[in-house]
Amino acid sequence: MSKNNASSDPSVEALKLDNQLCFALYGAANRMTRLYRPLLDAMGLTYPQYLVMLVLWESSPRTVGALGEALDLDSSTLTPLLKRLEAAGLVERHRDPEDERRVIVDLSEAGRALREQAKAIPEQMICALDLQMDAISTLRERLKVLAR
Amino acid sequence: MSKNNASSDPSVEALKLDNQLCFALYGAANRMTRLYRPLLDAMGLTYPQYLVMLVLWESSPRTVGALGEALDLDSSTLTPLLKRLEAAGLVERHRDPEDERRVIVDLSEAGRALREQAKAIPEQMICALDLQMDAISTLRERLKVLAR
DNA sequence: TGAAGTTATATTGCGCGCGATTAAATCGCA
DNA sequence: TGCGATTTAATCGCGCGCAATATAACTTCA
Repeated sequence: MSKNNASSDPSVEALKLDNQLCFALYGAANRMTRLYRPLLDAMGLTYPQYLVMLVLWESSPRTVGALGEALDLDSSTLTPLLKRLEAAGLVERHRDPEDERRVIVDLSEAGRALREQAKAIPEQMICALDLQMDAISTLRERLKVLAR
Repeated sequence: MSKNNASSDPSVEALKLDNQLCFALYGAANRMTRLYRPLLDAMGLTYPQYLVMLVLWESSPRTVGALGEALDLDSSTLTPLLKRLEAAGLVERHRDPEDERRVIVDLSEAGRALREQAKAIPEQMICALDLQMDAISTLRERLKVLAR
């Protein structure tokens, strides 16, 4: 009875949404941003902006290029996002005097201060996900392999 | 030596990008769409459009609402996407005469034909991912739980 | 030195996602 | 019947992602 809903043609079966890793990933990622939204709204951040702040909280200043490397995003995504963070007073941007091609992004005082508020987020998310920590870690590590 | 890079403050540790399931998911999902892009370009589809076509190939016609339920998307995303698919000649849209609130989306002949071309995609992706089928299935099922 | 090649960021255009709102059709029920 | 509530799509605005392109700064090397 294991072939209850299985077509005899494997290429037909493979096209079913339910069998697609890509859709599971797509759906899970969309859900995740929706789950974060209420928490991030309270901090005035979007989800990608939050990821940028995570990188900067870990180590700053960084160049736009270094941020892009960490997040696997390019300048066409980051430049406007960073301008919005700058307009919000969370980061400062200036050309590197050593090499005027580079733009150095640093946290402002407000940006640094926001970290205290952010510290509560991971725990709230872990609760919201309702998964064991080891399940989360396992999934995370497998996804990293996928994003290699 | 297990605490090599560990801060003594767990809330600091939890904020590191590398420890975030959300970022692993975000990165993996972005990578996935980039991996699909060259294959889908050849078919004239974007990644979300491909997902819509997967749903329709499985069962059509469907209402906009039913598509949204299957994909966890709402009409503000689907309506413009479906109009583009219609403009590309892959689907037809018309109001349900039974209930004029509903819009019924059906495959055109070209849309149905495109399925033959799509049949090659899952295998190509599995190769590109370079993962065992059981690893893919396991990951997929765990992501579905996350997107519950 | 200076012209060609390379690197770093910015700009443009397009297609999502989604919150908020609107508009129209249908339903429920007094 | 008729009117308020509900359902279904569509519309609008904004912020990504990213391909393609542009621009400016640096490097190389003849």
